[in-house]
Amino acid sequence: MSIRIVLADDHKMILAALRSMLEKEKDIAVVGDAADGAALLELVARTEPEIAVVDVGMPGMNGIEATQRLIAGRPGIRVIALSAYSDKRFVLEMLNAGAKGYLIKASAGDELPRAIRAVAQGQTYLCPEVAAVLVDAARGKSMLQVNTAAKLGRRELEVLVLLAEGKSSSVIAARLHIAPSTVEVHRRNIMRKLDLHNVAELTRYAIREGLTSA
Amino acid sequence: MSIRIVLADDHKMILAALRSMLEKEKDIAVVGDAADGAALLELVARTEPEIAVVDVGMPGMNGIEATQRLIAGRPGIRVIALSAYSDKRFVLEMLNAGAKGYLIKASAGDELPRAIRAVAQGQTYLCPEVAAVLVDAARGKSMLQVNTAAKLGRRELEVLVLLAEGKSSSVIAARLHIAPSTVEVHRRNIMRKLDLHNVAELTRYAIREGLTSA
DNA sequence: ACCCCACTACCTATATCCCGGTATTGAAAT
DNA sequence: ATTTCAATACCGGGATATAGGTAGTGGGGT
Repeated sequence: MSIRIVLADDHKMILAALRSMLEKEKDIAVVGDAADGAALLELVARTEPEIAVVDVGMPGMNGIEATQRLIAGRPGIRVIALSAYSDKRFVLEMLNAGAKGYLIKASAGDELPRAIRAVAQGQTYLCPEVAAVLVDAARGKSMLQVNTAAKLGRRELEVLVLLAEGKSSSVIAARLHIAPSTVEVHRRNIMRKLDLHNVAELTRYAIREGLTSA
Repeated sequence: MSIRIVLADDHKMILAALRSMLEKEKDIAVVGDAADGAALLELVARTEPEIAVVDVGMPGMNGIEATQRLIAGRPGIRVIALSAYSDKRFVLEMLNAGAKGYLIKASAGDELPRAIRAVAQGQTYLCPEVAAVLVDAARGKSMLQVNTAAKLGRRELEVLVLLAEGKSSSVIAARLHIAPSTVEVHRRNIMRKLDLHNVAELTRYAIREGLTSA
């Protein structure tokens, strides 16, 4: 039941070091390594790993392009980015390319195994420096929803979110421990206040306001 | 050399639970707690802690406003946000308010001490769920999946987009010059192929795939 | 040549949505 | 003190969505 991973980095010594470090972890199996993007694609096609640990700054096909192609060709695979620095553009592009984790090489030694386990479980793992970069990038991307909280009550907000998630009135009623008819009243009030007329518009509104993600 | 922290949460039981959990950590000293934002400000002024662990959803002055005031009045203090859910708006606003860490209450038990130590060292600590939210928020609108086109026919794609825009079957039928019953067949086939079961999920799918904007 | 599938169209049936009303309670605002 | 409104709950009814079946036509691929 070990996690099958592959490594990609243009520095052979780093590959060797990573491999020896990860071989101490019983639940992680390194099934191959590659020195550039093209070799990585071939390696992944052959070994079918769950996770690829990819250096961002490789010559030839870099980590970003390699990640895009990797995920396009094998949507199930999860990519952890490894980089020398937490450069903002690299971070954003790698994460947009679909990387689920991002570590810098200065991270503590036990962060890579921890990141691998977290990502294998479907979580997102960012090292502190990268988290700080993201926080910085997200600065100013809030503030848009004040009209929602102003117009809707707390309960109505809850109902709105659940409706936008595709739950039916009866399911929502069970979840909130209230009668289905009450859920429908909330729904109607929400629609009246926001001038929406069906679940699709309601869902789009919730996503637009950041109440739920797509 | 222990880290002096204060806790703020409107649920007394949670305060007690957090306190007893943190008192097991020798390098962390809980020097006070508060049940709302106003009490937190007074407490911080009196005890001068290094870190404040603040619940986002408190009555009266909520965690966001409390954090803003806290940092405005005492720039050295570091705030770790604690919240029931990883709601996108709360995350963005708390981090914009200056929080250095963000945990949800469903996090593993050892995450809070780890977050406290990381933040005490000037790092940023986000739990995986919040990291995922940030990644989502930072994602530019560049990606346009092709897997949709692979699974759906041309006509089905048109119907999907119109459904996601909130049009009813009959309206779509008129728009596409086909019978309403045909639209419904397309709708069912779309749902079957994509494993979706209502317009809300269908709308989210369309937005996620970039077929329409929120 | 054959089969698969997208597209077209219709029928039936149940569930859910959407809209209209009414009413009580408690909290907040004026 | 009065008003306003969120939150709770119910009734009725027409519209729509959801889910199943059948069936003909035309295009593309083995």
